[in-house]
Amino acid sequence: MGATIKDIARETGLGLATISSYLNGRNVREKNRIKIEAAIEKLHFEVNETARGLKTNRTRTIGILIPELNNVFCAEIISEAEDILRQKGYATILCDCRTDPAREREAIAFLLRRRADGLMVMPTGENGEILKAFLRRKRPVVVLDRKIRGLDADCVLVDNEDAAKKAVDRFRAAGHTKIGLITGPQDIYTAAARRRGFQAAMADAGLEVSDSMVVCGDYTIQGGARAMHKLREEEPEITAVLVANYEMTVGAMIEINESGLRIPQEMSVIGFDNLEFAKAIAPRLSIITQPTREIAREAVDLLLKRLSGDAGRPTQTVVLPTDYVEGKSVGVRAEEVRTGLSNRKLRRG
Amino acid sequence: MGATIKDIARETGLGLATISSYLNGRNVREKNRIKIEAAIEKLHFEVNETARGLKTNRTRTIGILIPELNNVFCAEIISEAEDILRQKGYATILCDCRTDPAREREAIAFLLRRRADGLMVMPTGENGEILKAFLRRKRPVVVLDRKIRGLDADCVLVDNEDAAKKAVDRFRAAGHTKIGLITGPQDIYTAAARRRGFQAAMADAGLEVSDSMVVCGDYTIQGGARAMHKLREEEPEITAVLVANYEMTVGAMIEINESGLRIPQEMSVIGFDNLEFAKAIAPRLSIITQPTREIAREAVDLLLKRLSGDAGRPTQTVVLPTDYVEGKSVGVRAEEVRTGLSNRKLRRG
DNA sequence: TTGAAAGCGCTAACAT
DNA sequence: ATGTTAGCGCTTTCAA
Repeated sequence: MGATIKDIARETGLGLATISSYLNGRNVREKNRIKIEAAIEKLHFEVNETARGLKTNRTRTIGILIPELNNVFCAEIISEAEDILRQKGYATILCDCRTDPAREREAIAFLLRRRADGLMVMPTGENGEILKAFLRRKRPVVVLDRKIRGLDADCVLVDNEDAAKKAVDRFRAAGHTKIGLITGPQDIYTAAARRRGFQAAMADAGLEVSDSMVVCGDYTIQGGARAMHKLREEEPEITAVLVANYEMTVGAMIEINESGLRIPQEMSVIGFDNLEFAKAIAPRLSIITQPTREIAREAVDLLLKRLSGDAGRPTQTVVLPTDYVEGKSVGVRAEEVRTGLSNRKLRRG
Repeated sequence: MGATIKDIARETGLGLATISSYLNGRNVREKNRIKIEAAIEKLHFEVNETARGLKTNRTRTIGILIPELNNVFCAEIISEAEDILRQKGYATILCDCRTDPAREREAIAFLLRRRADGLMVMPTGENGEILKAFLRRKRPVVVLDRKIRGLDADCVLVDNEDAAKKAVDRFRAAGHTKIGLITGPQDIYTAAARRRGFQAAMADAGLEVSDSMVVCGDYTIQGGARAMHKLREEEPEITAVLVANYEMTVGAMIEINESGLRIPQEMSVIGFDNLEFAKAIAPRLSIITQPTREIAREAVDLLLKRLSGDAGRPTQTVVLPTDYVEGKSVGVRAEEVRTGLSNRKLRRG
């Protein structure tokens, strides 16, 4: 087996406390430091973080619990969060619950047994009860991209209402009045918020939104394709559509392409999240992007702050702005052109 | 703090060994079992895996070390591996080294301090020295999607040569003779293997491959766009191109769209990896897909087998097949049509 | 099957 | 600054 601090103590003739002091960055006499470092080198010593964790009751481990790793929005956040965490000495235990509340519950118990110091979570639903188990044990929780009523935890969100409004405003400026929305399940905070923002913006503009102009998909590719199909069937008058996450944007594009519909001549589209994807499409897709790196940074920051003392501070919610990135997927509707935004003639959708 | 087995022992009047036996699924008298379960419930007891890990010298933790989480191929493998591992009681510590050998080295040390039982790794380069630190400590390593000379570890690969050959054969069947390849850095096993397969298939077909018909990108989106640009500049005669990973496929598509080149009339394309992306593009992209879920399953399987005893068994390499999925991005070259594969007339590229 | 006791590798008093 | 000692929560002999 590997060497322990006892071996280092014996090798150097020093006491355990000295070795421990050295390992924890406290002051050690210069000549002892040299001896210790030589012994560590010689014996290939490596701190046993497990033993340390048992003693200190802090594992320097953070659980990240998400609904789906194969979701670029999640993956980008995790990638950034893990990077920062590891630099600070924290390990990231990943738990992908596949949008399954049962697995989510099991993962929480799993992380609790592992004594994860804290949790970053993008919950599957609105039920915060499962997460309270963490809070009860005085372990901080940061909720990503959701807000859960009755759960006293820090949150990091984007301004979803505003994101939807930006899209609606862009469509309106191009003369669209029959605008559809494909959003996610209404028990997911972001999906509901984007719907609210959409409806508010439409109302502000004096535009009507019938029930069938809003379709709730399931945030998957297949769901996006189905939603697009349904929207076109029930509301053939629609000339523009906002799709409220990346996976459904891909699905909607598949459906649009398969039905032979031309963008932007017959349908204007604003998608979500993945800039690179948007650029790879022809014509280039206009999209709403979310600041995934900032979300991760804020979340890690909140978590580490709680971990380093100020656990009593009231919980806070950080709201970050989204961006609209112009592509070529929003066409001007000839009948209502007022500005010179585009000069292409459009066929009635 | 939380309850310990001592608390359970006191509460039930039983000894520690009995509680431990219960927790580890060994036989306990029925009435004691009931008492123990009641006490666990009452005191909200949860096994402390940290203590267990210290005692048993097995943390039930697997490190997954990858070059980039924002790479769908990696993300899909991790997602599946993590799922299986957690079901078996193993935690997954994720380390994304951002294709940086220094971070990769640091991550290995990190996982060693954490006493990860095993490692699944997609190395950045060909140097296996870093990984040997793991092997020296008798901890199993499974190398994903790479083969590293001089490293005695299990591997899971796909048949990259054959993948390239499939693409070349498909292009040839459509009459293409000037075929380009955009592959990755040559110190990455898969990239080199795809190149070899490409060149072998071209040679078999009696087709010439000049140096500038093969461009080595860096497996990123930007790199794919640059590579496509370079290819077109240096080899304007090319009528077909194989792009050997997903990110570069996206990049190549961006470049193609920006240059106004039409697919498949002016350029035939076969991409890699992401089926959903391929379907969302118009015209739908033909691609080579890799069996990410099987890769993950094989890798986990190899790792767990080593962990459960048969550590002495010679290392093995599992090679999985790829698939070619037909889209509409391969056009027939009129001049050389021999079969009736397509009936579209094509303009000379 | 169960109980008592030792000890995994480390940190943190406390004493020097 | 350093040495001594106890103990974190668990598993695992060894006896009974």
